[in-house]
Amino acid sequence: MIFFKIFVSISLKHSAEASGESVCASPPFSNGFCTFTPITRLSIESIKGNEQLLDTLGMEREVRVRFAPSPTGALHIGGVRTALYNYLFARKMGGKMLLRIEDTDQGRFVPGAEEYILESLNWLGIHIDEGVNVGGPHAPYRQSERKPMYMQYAMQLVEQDKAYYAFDTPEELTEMRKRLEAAKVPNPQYNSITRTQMRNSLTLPEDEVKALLAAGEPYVIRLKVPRKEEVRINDMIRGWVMVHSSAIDDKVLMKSDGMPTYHLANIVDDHLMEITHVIRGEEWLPSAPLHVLLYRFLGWEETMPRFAHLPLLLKPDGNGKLSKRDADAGGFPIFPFNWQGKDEKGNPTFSPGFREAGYLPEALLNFLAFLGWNPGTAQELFSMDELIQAFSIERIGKSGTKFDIHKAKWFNQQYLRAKPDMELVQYLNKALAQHTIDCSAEKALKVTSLIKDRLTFPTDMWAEATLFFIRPTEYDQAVVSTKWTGEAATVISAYKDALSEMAMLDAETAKAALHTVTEQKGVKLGKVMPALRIAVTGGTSGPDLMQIIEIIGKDELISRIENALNALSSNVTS
RNA sequence: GGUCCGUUCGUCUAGGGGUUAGGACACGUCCCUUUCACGGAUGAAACACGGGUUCGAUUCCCGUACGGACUACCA
Repeated sequence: MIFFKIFVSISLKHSAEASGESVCASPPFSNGFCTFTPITRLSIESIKGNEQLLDTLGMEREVRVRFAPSPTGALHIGGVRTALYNYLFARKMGGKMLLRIEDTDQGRFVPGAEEYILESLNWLGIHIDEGVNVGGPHAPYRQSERKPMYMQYAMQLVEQDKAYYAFDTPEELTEMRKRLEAAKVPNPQYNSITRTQMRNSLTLPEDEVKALLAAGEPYVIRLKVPRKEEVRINDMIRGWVMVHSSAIDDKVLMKSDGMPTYHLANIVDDHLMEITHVIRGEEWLPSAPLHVLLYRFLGWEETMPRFAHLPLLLKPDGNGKLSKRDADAGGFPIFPFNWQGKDEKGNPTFSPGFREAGYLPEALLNFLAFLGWNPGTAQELFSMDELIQAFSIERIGKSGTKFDIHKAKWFNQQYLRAKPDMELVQYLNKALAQHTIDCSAEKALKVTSLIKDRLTFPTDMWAEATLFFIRPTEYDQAVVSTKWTGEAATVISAYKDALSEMAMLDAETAKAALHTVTEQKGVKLGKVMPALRIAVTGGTSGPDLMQIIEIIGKDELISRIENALNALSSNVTS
């Protein structure tokens, strides 16, 4: 129990500021100070089961996290969420957020993708402390520009017999896989067994290897994964995950084009950039043990970052990872803003974005934060600052999350409505300008406050406001046929006459006048109101009719009534 | 197929050995509004299954089922 209290006090100190205090793995714990004990394999073993303590040890260093996308196209919404969680964690812990571009696959590089990523993060208010756009002590932050750095680490592994050269051609590799499949080998892969039958520096005589290298024969460098070893990783979200090394294949570390693969580049860069926490998608969990092995072989296990593998974003219905296809089918965006891409055949494609669809960045952010995380309280609306305050990796869920656009819309509506009228009116002014309609600032503001509760997107504004600015030319037939009675027409006609004699017309006087007319004619108000709404707006829904009348004014009202009387005279039902 | 991960209302989730299993979105009904929307109230709606441990399991353990990810010289 004492143990836990100690942990709590330490973690509070650390979240408040970088206290500079060190923490050791074992009691006695004297007056809040002791020297840092490096985490060795042995100490990890002895600590196993006590994640809290490991967390404490991890806090020795300033928290540094990174978002490391590949510039292969528009930034997927799942990637945005990963970036968000990294950012929230960094800010919460008073640490740094880095942006690294993982462009080691030249074949999949897409021009403009990096700019897209940058603009997306910028739009959402996810600020980078170090990275391609802002620079920093570990520049460059683009892996293609770091190319010369990786080979030495691969060579270090080769020299220490942790990795080896492989000269197999793609054809030889497929043949090997076919052979293994035919032989019904349960786990066909390039591994500790099969490597003995392939063309590599483990099977070939040393002279021949040297000759091949000297001749410039293409080769890759593969990791020499141990045959029998239990590799374990303590994931911050999933706890201990153990994988037997026989399930891991001899992954390619350096490709024949001289570029590192993700696995090598990632570990080298995370180490060099002093990353303390790797927060990434669950699709990386299967290769996490491989990464642990790499840290160990490179001699970096003591400063290995902590891992947190995020649950995946799933299709709204059915099963599987959320894809662009699902978004298209569901009629919602999946990218932050519009993207002009190309399909496999090189034909131009268009993908709609949340921004253009009218989603507010703060609403999208709030929605995304709740996809897999929750604060454990009833509060749902969070500003970025509040998210930072409330965020913790412990409260991230384990299971995949279906993407429900309804909830995103709800968040948008909440944020839109919370905006002051003065700000919202800008959307209306824009629409008015587009339709070349002159309107006083006062009227625009009145209209805005009247319709703001009816909006989900700023683009709804014009649809809701049209009736204030454009006279109806068509009338909802379904309602006309039932509500536009001769009786109603008579009353409305009389109402028009009464109106023309009035000097002042506001919601109250308009209503009083209508009451007077209906009483004179002996007709109930309910018989007239629907018809009057049709005459004034052409439809059946909208804000309070008397408020509408006040805004459009007497002259416009009379014109509209006259138009309706003329247009609908032949439609009178009895 | 193999490895790993997961499973509470339709969806996002809270909770956790004894609860009327809570909230939000969506949906239904009612109220407000002589309309619609907003708002308010209310309803329907969930612990995947089978064993075990236990006085008691949705909660812990083991299986099964189902779902997902991974299984490239992609990341």
